[in-house]
Amino acid sequence: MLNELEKIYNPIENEDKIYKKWEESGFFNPDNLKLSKDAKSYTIILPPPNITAKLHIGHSAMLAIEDLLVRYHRLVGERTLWLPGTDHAAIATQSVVEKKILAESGKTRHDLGRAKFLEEVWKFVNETQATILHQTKKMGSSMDWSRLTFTLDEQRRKAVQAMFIDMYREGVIYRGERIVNWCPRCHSTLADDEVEYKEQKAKLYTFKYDKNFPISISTTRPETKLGDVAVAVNSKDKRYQEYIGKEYNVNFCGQKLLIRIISDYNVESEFGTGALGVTPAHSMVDWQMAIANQLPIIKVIDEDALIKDGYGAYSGLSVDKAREMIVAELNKKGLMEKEEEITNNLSVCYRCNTPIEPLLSKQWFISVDKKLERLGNKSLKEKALEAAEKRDIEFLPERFNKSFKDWMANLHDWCISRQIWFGHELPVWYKGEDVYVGESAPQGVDWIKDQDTLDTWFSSGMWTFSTLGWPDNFKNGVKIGDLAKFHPTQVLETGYEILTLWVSRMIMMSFFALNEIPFEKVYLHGTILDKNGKKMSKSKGNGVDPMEVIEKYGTDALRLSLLMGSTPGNDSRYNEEVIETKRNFINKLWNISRFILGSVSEESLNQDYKICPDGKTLADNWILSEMNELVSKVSKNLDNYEFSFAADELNDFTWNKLADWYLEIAKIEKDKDSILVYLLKNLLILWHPFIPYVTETIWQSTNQDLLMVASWPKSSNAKKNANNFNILQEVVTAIRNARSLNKIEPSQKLKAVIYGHNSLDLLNSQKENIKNLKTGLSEIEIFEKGDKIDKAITAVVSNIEIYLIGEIDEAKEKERLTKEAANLEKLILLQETKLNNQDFVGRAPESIVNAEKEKLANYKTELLKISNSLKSL
RNA sequence: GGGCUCGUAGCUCAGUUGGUUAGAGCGCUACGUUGACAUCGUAGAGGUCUGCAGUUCGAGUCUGCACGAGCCCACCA
Repeated sequence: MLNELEKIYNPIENEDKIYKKWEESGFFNPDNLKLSKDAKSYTIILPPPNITAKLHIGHSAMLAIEDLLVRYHRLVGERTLWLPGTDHAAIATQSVVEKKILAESGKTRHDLGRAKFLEEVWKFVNETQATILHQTKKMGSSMDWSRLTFTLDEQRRKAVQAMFIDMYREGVIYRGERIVNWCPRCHSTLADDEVEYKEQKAKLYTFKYDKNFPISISTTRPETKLGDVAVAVNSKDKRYQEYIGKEYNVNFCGQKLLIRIISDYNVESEFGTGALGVTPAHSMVDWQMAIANQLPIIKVIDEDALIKDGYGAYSGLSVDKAREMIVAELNKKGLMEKEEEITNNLSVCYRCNTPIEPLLSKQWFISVDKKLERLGNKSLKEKALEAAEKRDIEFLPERFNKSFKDWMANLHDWCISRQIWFGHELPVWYKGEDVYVGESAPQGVDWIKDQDTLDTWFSSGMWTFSTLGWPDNFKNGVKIGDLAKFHPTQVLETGYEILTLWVSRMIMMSFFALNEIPFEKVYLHGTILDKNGKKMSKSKGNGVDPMEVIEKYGTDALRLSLLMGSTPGNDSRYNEEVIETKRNFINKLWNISRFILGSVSEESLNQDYKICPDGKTLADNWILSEMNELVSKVSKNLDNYEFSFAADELNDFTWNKLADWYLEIAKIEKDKDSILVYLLKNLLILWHPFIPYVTETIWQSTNQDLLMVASWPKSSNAKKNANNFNILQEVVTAIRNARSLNKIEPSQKLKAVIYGHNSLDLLNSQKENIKNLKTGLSEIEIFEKGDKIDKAITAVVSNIEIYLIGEIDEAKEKERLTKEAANLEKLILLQETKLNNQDFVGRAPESIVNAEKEKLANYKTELLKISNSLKSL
C-alpha cells in the first residue's frame, strides 16, 4: 500500500532504490529473461558516448528513446538486449589530456614521450568514464551492464587488428600517397568531415608567372605557385581554347617551371581570369587534375607549414612570409595585374581552428570502390547503396534514405591513419621500403612498428559486431554465440548529424566482416536546441545539464518531455515549462494510483491483471472498451516508432477519461474494485516504457514481482462497445457550461426535458451520475416533452434539450444565444451552397455527401431550438 | 551552386492515405476547491493554418512561385 501521507510523488527518494532493484534482478541481461521458445531478439547497441564528455541533453534524448524501445520489447516478451559501451574518441581525448597536462605542468606530449603520455591518458580515461556511465544509469537506462564494452578495450583491439589484416589481404586497405587535410598544429591528418570552414577576407592576386606566359592566373596563395605544373581552363572558354595542350617554360620568381595548359570542367570561367594555376601537391582539386592529366607532383610546403628546401630564399619561411615576398617580387617585376579583396572560406581544423594545409602524404586508406569476391563482386559502396535502395535498411524519417544515398554515391576512399598517439595501433611494420601487415612483427631484426593510430570511426564502424564477440564468434563464416543471437541488430538510434560520419561506415564494415547489414532500421532523432532555437554549445554556455533537471523534476519528467511533442528527424526546443507540466502529469498518475489503491479491497489487488473483468454499468463498459482501444493504439504506435502519438493517447486516456470521468463515477457507483485494479495495472504497464521509475514505484507497493518484466496487455478483437456514454458526457458538460455562464447556485433544481426514445431511459439510469458529476446541482428531474417550464436556461446537446431552472441573466443569455444562432445560420448557408453544387453531389463519395446532408439537418434543428429559447426569454 | 527542414492560437508544438465547425500544453479571463491530486477542478476567450497562384467536388495537407527562419553537402583557385 502506498503511504497515505505521500500526497506528492518524490522522484529523488525512489529512483536510485528502484534502479538498484532492477539491476539486482538480472533482467537487464536477456539471458535471464523467461522467454517463450520462439521469442524474437530485439537488440540495440548503444551509440557509445565519448568518455571525456558529461551527459548532455542530446544523450538524454537518445537514452530516453532507446530505453523506451527496449522496455517495450522486453514487456512484449522478446529477447531484448541493450548493449552499452563508451568511445575512446581518439583526437578529442588526446586533445583534452594535452591541454590538461600543459595547464598543470607546462609540458607537451613530446616532453613526456609516448609511453608516459599514454599512461596519463589512460589514467584520465579511467576517471572520466565513470561519470558518463553513472549519468547514463540515472536516466533509468535498462542496459545489460554485464556486456559493457569500450572501443579501445582488449576484445575490441583484437577485433580491430583482425579487421585491418583481413581488409589488407583483400586489398581493401592500401597505402597510398594523396592529398590530405593536414593540421600543422595537431600534426595530424583530418578526415574531410573533420574540416570546418570559416569565412574570411582574403586578397585575390592576379598575375602572370613571367612575361612570356600568355595567360594571367588568379590566386589567394601565390606561394604555392612555386609547385605549379599546369594552368587549367574551362574547355568551353573561348578566350583560351587556342592554348589548350601547349607547354611553356617559365621562370616564376626564380623557380623554373614547365606549365602545360589543360582543360577541366571544374574551372569556372567567371572566377578571376578563368584560368587556374594547378598545384597538385597542395590542393585536392589540383591533385585530381594532375592525376587525370598525368602531370608531375611537386611539393612546396612541409608538415610544419614551412616552405621546403630547394626554393632558394623562400625555403624555411612560413607560408605567410613567403607569400609576402612573392607578392613583392611580382610587383617589382611588373607582373602583378590586380589585387582585390574577396571573402572566401578558409578550411580550419575542427579541434584547434588552425588553418588546414593540404599536403601530399603517405597514408592508409580504405577503398570503397574495390570489387570484392566475397561480396559477389561488388564494392563496399555498392553494397551500402544497395541496402538503402532495396530497403534492407530502413530510415526513419524516410527522407534520410535519399540523403544517405546521395552522400554514399559521392564517397571517396577513406583515410584511416591518424598521426596521434591515443587510439588503435596499426598492425603494420616497416623495414626500409618493406611493409608487413600482421598482428606481430615478422621474423628478423629492424622491423619498426607504424607510429600512427587509426581513425576512431574505424573501431566505431565495427561497433555492432565487435561488441558481440566478433571475430571469435565468427567461425568459418558461421556466426555463433551472441553474434548469432543478436546480429543484425534491430535498430540504430542516433542523431542525424552523424548519419554520414558513422552510419555509412558501420554499414560498410558490417558487409565486409559478415556480409550482412548491421541493423534493420536507422531511427534519427533531431537536435535539442535552446529556448531561442540556437544550438547548444559549451562556448555559448546555453547548454542544459540533464542532471540538474533530474534533480529538480525527476528522471521520468525529463524523459517524458523528450519523448512527447517531438517528431523524428526534426529539431525541438528545450523548454523548462514543458518539463514542469510533465512533472505535474506524473504526479497526477501518482494520485490516481493512490486513490485506486486506497479504495479497493486487499483481495482485488491480487487478481490476475491479464484477465479483463466484466463491466456492469454504462461507465464500466465504456472505460473497458476505451482501455481495449488504448492498448491497440499504443501497441501500434510503438511498433511504428511513433512515440509521441502513443504518449498522447496514454495521456488522454489517463487524464481525460480515467481521472476526469471514470474515477468520478467510481465515487458514485460502488463495487468497482476489480475493474479499477485491472485498469491501473494495465495502465502502469503501458506507461512503463516512458516513465519507468514512477510506474515501478507504484507497482512495487502492491506487487512482489517487477513491473519491468510484466506482460504487455493484448487488445481483444471485441468491437468497440458503441454505448451511450458520450451522451452522458455531453449532458454533464452542457449543464456545467450553462451553470457557469449563468451563475446558477448549486442548490437550485435542474429539470431536463427529453425527447428521443434512447435518451429517456439512458438519462433516467444516469440520474445520480449527472447530479454528482460536478454539475453542482442537488436535484434532478426528468420529464417527457410537453411540460411547461418557466424561467429556463437552455442547453442543447444531441437529441436532448436541457432546461436549467433558476434566475437568469437575461441580457447575457440573449447575447449568447444570438451569437450561437448567427454562427449556425452561417454554417447552414455554407452547407446549402455546398449541397447545391452539382460537382460536389455528383463526384464526391456518397458517404461524404450524406454526412454533409445530415450536418445541415442538425444545424437546422439546433437553430430552431435556439430561436425557441430566445422567444421564451 | 546542390539538397533538406520549418513557417498553424500570445508562447512551445501536434495535426498519421486531401474529407465534419483545425487540436494539445503553457499563458490569459471567470468561477471553484466536494477527502486521490492546488504539481488540482470547471468553463471561456484567442486562428484569413506566412503570401500568391494552381490541381481538386473539397487543400493546413498536393504542385509551382515569392517572402522569412534554420540546417547539411560541395566549391571557393
